[in-house]
Amino acid sequence: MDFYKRLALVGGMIPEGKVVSYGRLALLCGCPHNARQVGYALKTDRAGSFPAHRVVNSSGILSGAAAFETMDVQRLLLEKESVEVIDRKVDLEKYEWHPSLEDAIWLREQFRERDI
DNA sequence: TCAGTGACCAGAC
DNA sequence: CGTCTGGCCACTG
Repeated sequence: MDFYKRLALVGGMIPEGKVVSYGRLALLCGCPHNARQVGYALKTDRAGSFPAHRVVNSSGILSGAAAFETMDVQRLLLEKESVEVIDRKVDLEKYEWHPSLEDAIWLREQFRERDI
């Protein structure tokens, strides 16, 4: 299974009220150095439907830029899920998603498949 | 084939 | 806090 399909799969299991960093997503997809490709994938909509507002950088800072229609959309979406956004940033200690062992095992099985 | 480009990252100031 | 650097790598023209 290629990187973007993996990404779609992993993104689909980010729970409400949690966030992940680009780098961690890449890691969870089995491609530790592909953090930039995660951003690229979201920008170009290669990962299918994806809760892009739950993705922040490794410092917890919201992507800003032209990520969403207006600068505040990501913050509003997160706050709607009860994620505190303080000064354009979230507390990763509090809100970063760490997949359960079962999740990790399930993902590994899915990755083994050639197609989906 | 090749240089330029990122919704990134870690580390150094 | 902020800015810069080198590293990273798929994609694009």
